[in-house]
Amino acid sequence: MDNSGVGDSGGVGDSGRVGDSGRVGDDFGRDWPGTEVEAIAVQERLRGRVRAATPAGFRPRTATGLDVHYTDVLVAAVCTVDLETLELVDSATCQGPESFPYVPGLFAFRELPLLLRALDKLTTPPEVLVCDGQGLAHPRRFGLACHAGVLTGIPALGVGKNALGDFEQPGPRRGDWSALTDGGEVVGRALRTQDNVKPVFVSVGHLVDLDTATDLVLTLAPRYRLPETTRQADHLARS
DNA sequence: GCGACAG
DNA sequence: ATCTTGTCGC
Repeated sequence: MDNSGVGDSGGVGDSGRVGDSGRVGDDFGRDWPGTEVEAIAVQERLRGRVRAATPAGFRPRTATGLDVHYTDVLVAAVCTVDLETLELVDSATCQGPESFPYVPGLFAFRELPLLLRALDKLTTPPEVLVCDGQGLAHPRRFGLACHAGVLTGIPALGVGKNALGDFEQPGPRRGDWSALTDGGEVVGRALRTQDNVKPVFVSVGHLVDLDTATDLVLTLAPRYRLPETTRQADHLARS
C-alpha cells in the first residue's frame, strides 16, 4: 500500500498545497495560530481526523522518536531506531526561535512546527512516531501525538513522563499497567517499563491502538524507563 | 472561585 | 524544559 506520509483522509486542503510528493513535511492541514483561542479552535477542528485503530498489516521495522530541547532557541531532534536492534538508523535536527508560549494543553503549537521540519530532513520515511508527551490523554483529546499523526498521516503514539489525567498505581513489574482516565473516560495507560520504576504514560496518537502502542513502548524500553527513541532524540537535541 | 497543569 | 552535589547500585 502506501503510507507515504502526508494527507490521509478527511480532505480539506484548507491551507497550502495538497500532498503529492510523499514528503513528511507537506503544508497540508497545517496552520499555526497566534493565540490560545485560535489554537484551541484548531484542535477542535482536527480532532475528528484521529484514527485510533491500527491498520491491518502494520508491522513497522523502525520507530522514530521526537523531542525538543530548550535553550536560547528550541532544538528539535528526531531519531529513527531499528525495532529489532534498537540501533540508530537515521536522525535529523532543526532549530528556531520560540513561536508559541508554553500552555499545558497547547503543546503542539510550540514544538510541532520545528519537529515537522526535522522530520522532513530524514532520509528514510518514518513508520511510526513516538512523541514526547500525550496523544488522546489530553483535555481535548488532541495532544501532540495526535497532532503529529494527523498532520503527517503517519501512525503516532504519545509517551509522557507525567500524566494529565487520573490513574491508580500499576503493579510494580515491567509490563504492568493501569488505565489512565480523564472525565471517567479511558484515554491511555500508566505503563511500568522497568521493575519498581515510575511508570510512563502511553496514549494513542493516530493510526495505532492502545495495545499496539503499549507493545511498541515496551519493545523500545528493554533497559531504561524511557523508550530508546526518546532517549536518542533527547541526547541529540542537547548536543 | 481556586489550584493544578504534557514539555 | 531548566536551575544543580553527592550518592547508591549494577
